[in-house]
Amino acid sequence: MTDRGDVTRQRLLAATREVVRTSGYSHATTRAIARAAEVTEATIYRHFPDKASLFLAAAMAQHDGVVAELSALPSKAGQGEVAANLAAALVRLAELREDIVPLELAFHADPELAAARTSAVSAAAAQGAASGPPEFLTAYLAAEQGLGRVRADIDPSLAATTLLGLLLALALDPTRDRT
Amino acid sequence: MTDRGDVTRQRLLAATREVVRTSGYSHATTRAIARAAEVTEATIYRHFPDKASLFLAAAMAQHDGVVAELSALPSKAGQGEVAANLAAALVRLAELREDIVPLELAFHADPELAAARTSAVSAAAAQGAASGPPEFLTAYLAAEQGLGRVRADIDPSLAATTLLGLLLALALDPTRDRT
Amino acid sequence: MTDRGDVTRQRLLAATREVVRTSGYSHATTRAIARAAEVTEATIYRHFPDKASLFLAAAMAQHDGVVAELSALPSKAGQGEVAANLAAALVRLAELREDIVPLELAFHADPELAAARTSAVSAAAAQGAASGPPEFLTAYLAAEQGLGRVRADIDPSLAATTLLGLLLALALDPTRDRT
Amino acid sequence: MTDRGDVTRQRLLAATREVVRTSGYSHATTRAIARAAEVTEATIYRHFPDKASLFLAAAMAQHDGVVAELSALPSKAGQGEVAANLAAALVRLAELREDIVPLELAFHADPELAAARTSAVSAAAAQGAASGPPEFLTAYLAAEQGLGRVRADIDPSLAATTLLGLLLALALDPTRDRT
DNA sequence: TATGAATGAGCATTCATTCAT
DNA sequence: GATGAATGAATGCTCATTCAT
Repeated sequence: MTDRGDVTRQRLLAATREVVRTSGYSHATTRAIARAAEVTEATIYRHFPDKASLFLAAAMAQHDGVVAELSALPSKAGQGEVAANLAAALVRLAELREDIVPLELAFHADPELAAARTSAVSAAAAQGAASGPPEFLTAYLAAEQGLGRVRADIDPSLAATTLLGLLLALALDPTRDRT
Repeated sequence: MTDRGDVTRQRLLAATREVVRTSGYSHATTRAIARAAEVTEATIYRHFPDKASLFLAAAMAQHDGVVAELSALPSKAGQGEVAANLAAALVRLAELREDIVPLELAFHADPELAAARTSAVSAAAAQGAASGPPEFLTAYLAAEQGLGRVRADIDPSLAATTLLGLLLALALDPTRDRT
Repeated sequence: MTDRGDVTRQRLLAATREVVRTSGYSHATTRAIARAAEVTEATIYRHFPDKASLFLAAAMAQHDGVVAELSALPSKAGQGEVAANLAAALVRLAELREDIVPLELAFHADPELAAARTSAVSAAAAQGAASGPPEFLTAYLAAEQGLGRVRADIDPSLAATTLLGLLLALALDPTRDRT
Repeated sequence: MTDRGDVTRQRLLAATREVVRTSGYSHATTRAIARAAEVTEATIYRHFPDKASLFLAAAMAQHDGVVAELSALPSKAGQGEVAANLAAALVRLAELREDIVPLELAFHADPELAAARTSAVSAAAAQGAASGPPEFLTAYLAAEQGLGRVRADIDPSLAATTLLGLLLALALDPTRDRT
């Protein structure tokens, strides 16, 4: 991959996120994405074998960004206040969610995408860790619990899922939809 | 509407739910829905002006079922145990969700559907009620709070959203995806 | 199949033959065929599941025409002169060949077409006869041989193939190509 | 032409023949040919101005091989037995045909190729010889006829065409197709 | 000499929708 | 009330070809 090729690839990933976010998955055609990236459709297929792979790569890139943001969280256990740490993480997550959720939903609207992700995820899981927001949040809560700063009768994993679910519910609330 | 026409209409609604649930929104074409309902595509347009209206009607019908289930909840305040009442409601909701979520997501994948719903919802709101799960849950929690059976420092609306968000998070968890 | 539908189907078959004959298989796109039949491309797919099926049907129809011409040949054994009978049959065949050969070659240029034909032919063969020019010619020669009007030391099948091969060689001769 | 360039050119010609023979003309794309030759598509255009020229060159090379095999035939007149000489030539030709026929048919499937050949052939004819199998076979038969070893009432040219047509008919027989 | 990147035009196929019957 | 036929516009993807490096 030359420099030029790499730039184009990044542009395609960004264009995919942008089109899905602003127009919805049903309008996220290869045509629209190519136009947003200011390349021709054929260029997409020089960088990705098919549309599912493009979406998968775009979702992965997003995921990596979130992971980078959250991976520091568990090490903050014992510092500052628990509520403030959680709030900061969730606010940051909420900001990122605006980009993530539409892409995330695309995988639920299209079985082809879901299948591509499933096989990619299981391939990654076979090789190593593959941790996401729930895991980091769970780890942080468990660490704080060990320090006595979080109630002992709480299940860290369930609490993490609940917090993330709240975020999701807010993101999907149709009354605040901006089409 | 004659009997026959009404039956066909119900079959189309059921077929829409079924196709979306089993194949995802991207595969929920008019052709697939017509086939599932064992009619021709043209028949869809005798009952609904366009595809968005069909989906809207299917979602509304689902919604009505859920509302019927939940509308009794607020009146149960003071009876039995709070935790048991909530658990029963959420379990029932979780069962219905399996049918609802895919259809719900369709509205997030397609701006045309979202627009149709927005205008339908605002039209209904102008006329009167139009309450959904969050409202019933909030009403129930507020009632129990009034009876002193729920902690006073809880925001009933936020608590309701959190509970429903947890349900959503579980429904969307990709690790439990069955394609 | 209504009348109108049947007419369209015949028009598509004729258009397929025409386009292949005049423009070659590489230019015989669904676009070109639809245009020649004065319908839209989508109409093709209302009548045939895919392009290969359209070509198969077009070839079959041609084949049936040839068979109709030749099936009478074996019963002419003993009448008129052998050479005249053969000449008449071959001349008639040569005329038809102009339409058949280009379509025939399409099956050799495209493995998908070849596969479709192979399975169709084997399905037909399983059900009944499915005889073509070589068989009729062989039958005629064998009958004349039985009457002593054709030399006994000739293999009718090989002779039939030779005659048809001559026709093919003339049809494919590049020096008489008219693009 | 350096050594390296010449090797690449030969590889491209061989790859063209191979791809056409094994996958059919419709699959003989520049991409497939480049892959088979283990070069990139752009390399094709360093050696040939366009795809038609590549195919033309591949066909010519084949043709030259056949000519080399057959050019000795006329000089064998009077030696050995006529039937044996013909049989040997035809058997050899049949072996080569397996490579030639698919390429030959490509010219009939694509008017662009046919046009390129027509102009190349007429250019060659203007300069001098350009003889093929039919001519050599005709010359041989005529020579044997002159020696009294072939019946006088036979038209050597027609006989040659017939023999070659038989070969063609056998090569194209769909019942012996191996896709 | 050869390549990786890019492209414009085109491909087979499918979409939601309309209309005569 | 329902259908079979038809369509215009799009969809994901591939083609032969060009060009900077």
